[in-house]
Amino acid sequence: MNVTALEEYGLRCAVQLASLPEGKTLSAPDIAEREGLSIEYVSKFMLLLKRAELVRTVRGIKGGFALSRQPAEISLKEVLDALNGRKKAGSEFCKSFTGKSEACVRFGSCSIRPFWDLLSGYVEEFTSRMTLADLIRPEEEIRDKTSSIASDHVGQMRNRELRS
Amino acid sequence: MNVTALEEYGLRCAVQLASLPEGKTLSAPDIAEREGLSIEYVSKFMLLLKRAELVRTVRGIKGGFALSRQPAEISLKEVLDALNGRKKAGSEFCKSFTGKSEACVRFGSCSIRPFWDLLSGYVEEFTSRMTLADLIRPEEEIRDKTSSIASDHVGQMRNRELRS
DNA sequence: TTGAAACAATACTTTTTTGTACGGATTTTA
DNA sequence: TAAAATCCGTACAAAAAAGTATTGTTTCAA
Repeated sequence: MNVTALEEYGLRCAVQLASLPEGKTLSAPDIAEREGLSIEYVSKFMLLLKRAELVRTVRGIKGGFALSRQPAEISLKEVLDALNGRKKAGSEFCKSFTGKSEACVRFGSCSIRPFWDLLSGYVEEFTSRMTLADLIRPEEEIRDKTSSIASDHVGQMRNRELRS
Repeated sequence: MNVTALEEYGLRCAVQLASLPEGKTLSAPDIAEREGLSIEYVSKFMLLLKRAELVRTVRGIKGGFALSRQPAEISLKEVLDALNGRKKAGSEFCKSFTGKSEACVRFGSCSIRPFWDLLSGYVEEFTSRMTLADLIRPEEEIRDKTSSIASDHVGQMRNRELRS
């Protein structure tokens, strides 16, 4: 379980836009300069973010990129999904199975699937509730928010237990 | 953030061994058969698990693999780490930076690093406290344990807040 | 003692990911 | 209107991951 390059660098570029004054844009060369990446590589991320409609663009000289919504209205999950192109996480593996068998071997009782599901469920919730606005605040301020997310997650799991 | 093939399939093979009666071994062909994977591929996983000393082997005809410890004494983190060969997670990215800059551009205030750190911290805790024994129990029984892990995690984060 | 079945290890092929290059379209500005 | 700077898009190259093949070593059992 690891972070892809697209996720890492794409998110950084998005954060650059988030820290921009309202109405301003930032060009690919500018972003590349600030993040120490190549212009071409940055352009690749931005195209993905644009296609996901998270970013708007201004063409021509003096053009550039800006977020299409307020930083606080864009979850990190949206950004990461845009960059990842919908990746198989957790139990999605069961479908994209590489083995010879027609489907996953474990039908009745599979405890690996729910394990990945629970883990990726937490990750999804975490990234859904964190926004770009959270990432342009000083480091210390993040902990409060993450703490409350984890706390809620426990509550939800307890509810699920009761229902089942 | 996604699960690698080695993690997924390697873990499945480990679970096969975990569900084995004490003292028994399972051969690579057997495991391959049960999981619908090629024998060669299974051998690759098992070699990694053996090198991490999570698995002991018996050579020769009638040989095979078995866990070197009790399933309850082997955390999923150990298994996943053995399969992953120590992967850069979260803020490790700062070191293995691909950009032109000598180091990560963000020195003073970086809120992306602590974001990944918090997320991967939870993942680590989750996988550290789940064991192979947990994965050979029926699906439903897992929730109790995961719930308490998440609960503890919140507690730890709150403590960290207090200390800082 | 010899053959079969298993682990051990490495090398190889294929696929995916990562990162670059380049030609075309758009808009500003001189 | 023409040059310059930008976005747009695809094609390409390099590296890593995924998966296969092969050869060697060990052990059991006939």
